[in-house]
Amino acid sequence: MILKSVSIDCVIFGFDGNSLKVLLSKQNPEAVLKQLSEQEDFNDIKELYDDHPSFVDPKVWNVFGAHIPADKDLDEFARDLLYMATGMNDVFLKQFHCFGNVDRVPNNRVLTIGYYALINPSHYIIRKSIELNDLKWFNLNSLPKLSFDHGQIIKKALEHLRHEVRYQPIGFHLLPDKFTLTEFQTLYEVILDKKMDTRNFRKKIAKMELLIDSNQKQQNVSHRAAKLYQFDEHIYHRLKEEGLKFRIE
Amino acid sequence: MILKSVSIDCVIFGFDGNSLKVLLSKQNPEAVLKQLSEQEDFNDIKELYDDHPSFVDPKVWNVFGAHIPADKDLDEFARDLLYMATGMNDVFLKQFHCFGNVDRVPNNRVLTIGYYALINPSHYIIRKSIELNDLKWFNLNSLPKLSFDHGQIIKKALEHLRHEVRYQPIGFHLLPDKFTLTEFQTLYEVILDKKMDTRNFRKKIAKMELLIDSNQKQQNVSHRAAKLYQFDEHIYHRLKEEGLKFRIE
DNA sequence: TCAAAAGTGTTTTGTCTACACCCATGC
DNA sequence: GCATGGGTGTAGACAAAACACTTTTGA
Repeated sequence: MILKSVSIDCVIFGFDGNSLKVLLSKQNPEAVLKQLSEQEDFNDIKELYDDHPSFVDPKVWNVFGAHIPADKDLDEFARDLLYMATGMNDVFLKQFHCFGNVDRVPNNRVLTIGYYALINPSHYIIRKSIELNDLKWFNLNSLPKLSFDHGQIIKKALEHLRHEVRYQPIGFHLLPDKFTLTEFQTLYEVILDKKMDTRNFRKKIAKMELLIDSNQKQQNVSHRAAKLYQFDEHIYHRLKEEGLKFRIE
Repeated sequence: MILKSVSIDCVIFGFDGNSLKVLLSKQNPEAVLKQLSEQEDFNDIKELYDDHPSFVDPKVWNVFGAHIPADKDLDEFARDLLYMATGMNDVFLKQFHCFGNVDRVPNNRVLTIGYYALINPSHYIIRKSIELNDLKWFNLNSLPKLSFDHGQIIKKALEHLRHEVRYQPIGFHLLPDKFTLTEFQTLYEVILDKKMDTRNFRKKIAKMELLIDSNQKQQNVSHRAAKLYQFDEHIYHRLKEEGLKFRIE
């Protein structure tokens, strides 16, 4: 049993070192319908898919989403979705907004609860399941044709990310375990869309005492190798209790 | 037609000059059922009310909430709810979180989308409708017995308010049209639960150039009368375009 | 004239900004 | 030895924090 009038959409952000991307999918209508037809309430729910843009127009891409099973907690199901899409657990995932205009889905009344996830693409395992025809990272300034209000959902997710990243140290989730300060700065420059001063940025980070020096350096780079740092959850939690003043802007 | 599996709950905050309060209601089961029975899908929806705590236990209070009609936009219906509760339009209203654990409502799967509203109790007109047995402001540190997860909903609304109020000039919505700087400061002290220095606070506010001097003073106070200020939406919007740097903490 | 709250300035401390050069490494 | 990005310090401007007394008003 699923809830016909509520779905979850999960905007998956990734950072490849240069730009912020979003992971989108194309569904395979036959496979989706086949899978759904195994459910007892198939007759009830199939109408939800009749007019689905991505079943009608093969050019249309989607944010990962699905209707919520009646027996799944919201956050739990968002995690399941994310696992289906990326094969990853332990991902930063955050609910950001519920979209509920009457006309957001033609012919059906469906609210959708938006989550965004931050993942590091290098951890990411392609899990192109049978229900998906395609799965691809898109640059945020060159998005393809999208289903329903998925464009708005992505836009709003990005706004939330932009806000959140300034006050909470969540940017780390987009980076590899070990990263250089330049990568870290580039990430912030990309998300906040502004250039920052290297010296000032580093001073700020240093003062927070949020990173640990891994005592390693980059390998195989044709220039001076940069130190690799790690973000440590323990340090973060300790600082949080002491009233962490994290702010980058 | 209503959506059986989704409701809205609207946490209404008010400030009386001394403390932050929340407006709660007690429902009148007979009147609610009578009103519902006029709807075509009554048989479908009455089960939603069978075990409602406030129908079973007369001591239980509620955040204002209702199931969403199929033909109402989410934000629009949140406004309707607020109007039903307070008789006010033009109220600051913000969606903050969707609560969706399986067990949040016993025997039914109901998600609820949380909104919070900021109102100035002096504008507030009691509209104790027939469906309500009682309607009352409660102090946040002495809440009564509440339905379902309404305690958590209020707590989370308060967290969001606390965050929001620091970066956006929304505190004004809790004050009368004309207010003194002391009232303004007290409001922030109450919401953020910390004492602030009067001189520094006033300097900060003055620098923002967000308030206009109404050229009026308090009347009938047994001490030096304070100047009354106004918050002006126009100024706010102009400053916002210029990149308003509002921060109080 | 007293009580009660309004209103105001200065100093110190810390944070933010702007800015330019040397360092290490691979080719 | 050169190209490439890594890494560092200082001075000036600005904002935040700490702190105490005078003013106005009504009773």
